[in-house]
Amino acid sequence: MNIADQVYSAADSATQDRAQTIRDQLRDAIVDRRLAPGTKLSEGEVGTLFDVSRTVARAALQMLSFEGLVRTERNRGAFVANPSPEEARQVFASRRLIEPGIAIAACGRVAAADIVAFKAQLDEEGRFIAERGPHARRSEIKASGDFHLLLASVAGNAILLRFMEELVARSSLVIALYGRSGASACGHSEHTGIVGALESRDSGLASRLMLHHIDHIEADLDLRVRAGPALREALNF
Amino acid sequence: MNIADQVYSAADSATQDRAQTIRDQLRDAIVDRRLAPGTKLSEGEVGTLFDVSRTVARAALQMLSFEGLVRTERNRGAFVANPSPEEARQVFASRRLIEPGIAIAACGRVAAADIVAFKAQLDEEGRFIAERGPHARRSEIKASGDFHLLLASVAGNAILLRFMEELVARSSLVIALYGRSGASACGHSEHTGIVGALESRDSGLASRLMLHHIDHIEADLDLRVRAGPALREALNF
DNA sequence: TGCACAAAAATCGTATGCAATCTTTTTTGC
DNA sequence: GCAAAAAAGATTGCATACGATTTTTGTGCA
Repeated sequence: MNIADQVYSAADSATQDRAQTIRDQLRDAIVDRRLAPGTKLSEGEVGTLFDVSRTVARAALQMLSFEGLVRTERNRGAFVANPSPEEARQVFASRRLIEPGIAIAACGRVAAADIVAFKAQLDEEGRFIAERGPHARRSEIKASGDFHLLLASVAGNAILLRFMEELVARSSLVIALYGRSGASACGHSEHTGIVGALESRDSGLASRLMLHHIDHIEADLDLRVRAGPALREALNF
Repeated sequence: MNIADQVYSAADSATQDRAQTIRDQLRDAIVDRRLAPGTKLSEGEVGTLFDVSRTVARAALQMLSFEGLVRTERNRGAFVANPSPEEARQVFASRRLIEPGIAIAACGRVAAADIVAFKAQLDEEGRFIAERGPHARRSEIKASGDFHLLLASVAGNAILLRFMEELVARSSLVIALYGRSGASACGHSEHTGIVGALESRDSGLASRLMLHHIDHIEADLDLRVRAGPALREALNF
């Protein structure tokens, strides 16, 4: 499913699989917005749901906590993260810093097979944009994130890829929370432009396009603090 | 102790403390080279050493595994990471990408109190350089890392600070493994220069100095594959 | 002596139990 | 009737137990 999984698989298929699997499923659910921010993820519930003991469920939740997708409070439990506007800004500031460099690195390493993968990815995005409904919208956000992960995997730096995995996941949460949902179609054409720059190995152009792309995504957010979510959070919802 | 701890404390003092504490102690030991790369960290041993059950020890090891300081193999256990030359290159490539940006961000936010903290940090570094012996050398590597973490905390982005924590820790491992140990004194003068740029809020200069600084650190490494370590690793030492 | 195979020890993966903590409900006093 | 206290319930933190897997040790045979 996830682009990054393919790259990682060789490295950590040897680690304990069950918690990993649960983490991946929960992450997908969070990123897809099937689990709303603030939702309680009790160890027991997760355990029974995936048919494992609390020990394994707990390990999965701990992993998600490291990635910033879940917030854990001592003696209270784990909750789907509810990023504040400030956190959202930090996520995008991080991406602005990292992704143009990733685009440059990818230009230097992109192969013909990668271009094919990018084209397939673009087609996938196009499919969901054409469709309507909340499910298509979710898939669209996910596909858009996968594009950035594909780029990071082409760049060939496993550490940066992991950072990007986290940033993309958190971005999806932020977009789901604060997105005005207007300019998502825009993103697709910008992705196309970046692939074009990659194809012609114009690293300067790729870098610039990426920076603008991130700016556009962030510009589509409405990061003004709203009373609604704050109240909801205060009421422990 | 750690600069970053102060920044973090507000955020994650609520999480389970015991595993966190053990993780910090183990991380310090790894970064200080008191635990050599490849050393086995058995759950039971760590547990008895810190007087906790295997459950807690395991959680601490899992955290270190996420940070890349420990490598875990299923049904075999956890080992202090033994970064390959390729991993070392990726660590420094990541730093080259991130840290100049952090320097720029720090320039825009640095306050008078921060400058005081930087000066104190520089003094600390100077002390260890003057001293001799392996202990002073370890402290020197650690102090040098703390400088970069202080800069990241001034930059005011919690996500980037966490990334830098990981990169600095892994860098320390890499330097301990591959460092030619010639140019460490150099680093100090470069740090001084960066603080100067910060003081005059010259973000362009700070960024350039940082980039050169990282290049110099990496240039001091001998990343040629050696038979020695490979053999040692093969022998599971 | 050297090698193959089996038994033993050590270690990990996971489930479960108990105490501590937090939340909710009930009870009690005003 | 309402507020505060107390008890009940739920959930987490941690320790421990047991089966599974790996590593080591020991023994028999060539």
